[in-house]
Amino acid sequence: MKSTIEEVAKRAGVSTATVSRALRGLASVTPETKFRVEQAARELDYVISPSASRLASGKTSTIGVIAPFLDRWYFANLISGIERVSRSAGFDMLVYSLDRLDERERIFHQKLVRERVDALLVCALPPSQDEIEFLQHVKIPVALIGAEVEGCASVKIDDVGGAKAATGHLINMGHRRIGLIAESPLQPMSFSAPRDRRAGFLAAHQEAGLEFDSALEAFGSFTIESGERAMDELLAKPHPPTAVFCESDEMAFGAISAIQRHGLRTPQDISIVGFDDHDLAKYLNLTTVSQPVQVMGETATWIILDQVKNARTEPKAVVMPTQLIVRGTTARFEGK
Amino acid sequence: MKSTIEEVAKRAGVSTATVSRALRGLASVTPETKFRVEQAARELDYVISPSASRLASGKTSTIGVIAPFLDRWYFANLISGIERVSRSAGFDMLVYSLDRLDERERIFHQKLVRERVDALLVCALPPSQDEIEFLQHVKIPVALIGAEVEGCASVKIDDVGGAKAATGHLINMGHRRIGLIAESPLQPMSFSAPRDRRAGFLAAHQEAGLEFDSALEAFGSFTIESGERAMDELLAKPHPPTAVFCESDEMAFGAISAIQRHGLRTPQDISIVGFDDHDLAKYLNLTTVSQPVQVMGETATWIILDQVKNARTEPKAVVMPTQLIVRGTTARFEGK
DNA sequence: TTGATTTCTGCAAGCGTTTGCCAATTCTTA
DNA sequence: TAAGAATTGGCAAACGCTTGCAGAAATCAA
Repeated sequence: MKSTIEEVAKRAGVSTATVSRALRGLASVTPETKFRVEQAARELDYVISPSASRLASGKTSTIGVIAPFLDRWYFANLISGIERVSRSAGFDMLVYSLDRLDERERIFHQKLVRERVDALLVCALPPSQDEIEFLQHVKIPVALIGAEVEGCASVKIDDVGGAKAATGHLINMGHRRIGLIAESPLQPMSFSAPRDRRAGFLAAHQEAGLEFDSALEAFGSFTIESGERAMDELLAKPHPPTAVFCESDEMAFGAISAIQRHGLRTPQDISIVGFDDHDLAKYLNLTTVSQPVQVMGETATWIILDQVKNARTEPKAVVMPTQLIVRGTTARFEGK
Repeated sequence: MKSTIEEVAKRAGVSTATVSRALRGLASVTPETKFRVEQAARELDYVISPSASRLASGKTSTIGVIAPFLDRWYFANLISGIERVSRSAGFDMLVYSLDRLDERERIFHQKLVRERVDALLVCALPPSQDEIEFLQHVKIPVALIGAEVEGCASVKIDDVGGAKAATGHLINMGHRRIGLIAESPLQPMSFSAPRDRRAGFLAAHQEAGLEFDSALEAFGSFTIESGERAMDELLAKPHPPTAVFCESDEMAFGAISAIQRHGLRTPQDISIVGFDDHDLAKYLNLTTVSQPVQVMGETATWIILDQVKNARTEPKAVVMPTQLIVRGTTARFEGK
């Protein structure tokens, strides 16, 4: 039932070495021989044993993906993109989710990654300097998505620019008291996006000669619920904002929900802009900043695969474009 | 740098066989010996080579997941649940996405799955009889999620019951002309949910002594866009429905969007009920039928893992509960 | 025609574990 | 105290492939 390379060799009348080479399309095998081998393999319904091949070659043809959540829109899209290209390149994709920090140590240092993958894609979690060094030490190339670290391949967007554009849009619409729903600074496993988006928000103010009233900042954790609570806070202020920039669409959804609950309307009473262009943003008519998430996953995979193949290519750091998408949750400020 | 079992054995002053047994916690190793081995392993920063171990043992400690999409809410949640328990059981999770049918053949029959995984979790894609047989033939246990097939482990919900409850709710609210947004029967890779949900919809009518006007059925493909188009169709009918049951929340979102675009309101003009309890359903105030997606993923994984370990346990077919969640998109029909 | 290349193929030594079988040791029991 | 039972641990044969090396065959140049 389960045939080995040896049986194929016997049937094709060649050695196992030749079978191995023929089946992998290596040069130095006569087309004729190759054909015989392929036929024998077909007849025996032969399928190579990856374990044996991995053991012998030291290559796993597997790419590992690490993400903090698997069920959130952003990560699911990333993974979808990664899977598409790794499959097309004949690589398997192993996925690990990292919620708690102790798991993190476990995955990086211990068995999980070592000897299991040829390359690692780390999503939205900048590894520490230690971790990077460790990975270089064990010679497994890493690419970061949504983060950037010296000496590491990475794919990210211009978060600062995106946030600046979004905030600028609000300012252009006449808003002066603009709120910010940002990731809680208490978040332990911080990645750069929140920091950068906040910086962009501030930069837009500065450029417009506006002072940001820090009372207008509320914190969430990139979820709908937290966005809703943050908006509640903002609405409870004595002098609430006329527009709010949310660091993610999910938080924006929550914010809109809170606004409605308070009997107010978007955008007539408060304008909202999000960030991400979540699948549903369009249907909720949310003004937001879009980023090509799936393409980022694909790109990162190409890059890392290239590094796996051509050992010594310089790690690229690519920055993908974002685009402000003006929809229905932002309006000109008509008040005084 | 990279140490082998042999070095550990030497350092601990035992044979490799003992190291292997000690590290895996097999009986027949003195606590004392075990301790020495563990210490040696620690000192050498030893990590086992999965390829070697797989080759020798014939077990991969890996579970394969096959899903048609990775970026949709349902599958992302399933995967999240699957990953959680497989990781906790020390299994790796390999994910494959299947868009086109030719890929499917490739994955089932060819190299992809064979020799790579100890078990397979197939999401929302009932394998054909051939495929099932093939998998039994190569002795890899399969569990289906969201589908059910004779002789195969499976985890699903009572789609018929859920749809019946949802439709019943509409009927109880006085609706008589109820529309249905269903999966297109042209869909090639059909799974049972659409069929069952449609059956439940019909059953509710029957039970209430209502005749379903087939003109009120429109088709989509479980996406927002398609739901929107389907609703457009329904609204264009000479005598449109006063309420609509959508086979998925995504289609319901699209439907609501279409309704709004037509200048109508939900639920005042048309009631909508969805199915799934998507993350955003709550925030869109959508009446829907909830299913425990992550838990289904977890459960299926436990089941399949159990089968991997205790070779001959009967494949279980479990049906999980659904729950009608009445929110704001359904209202009593006040017209005549 | 012949020696030098080049191309194709086979040999066999790994790759790093696991595990069946057996020997040695320790523990029981009478 | 001796014999049998139960524990521990080692030997060495797999597991199924890849690949460096070298020999054989084919091609080429002169």
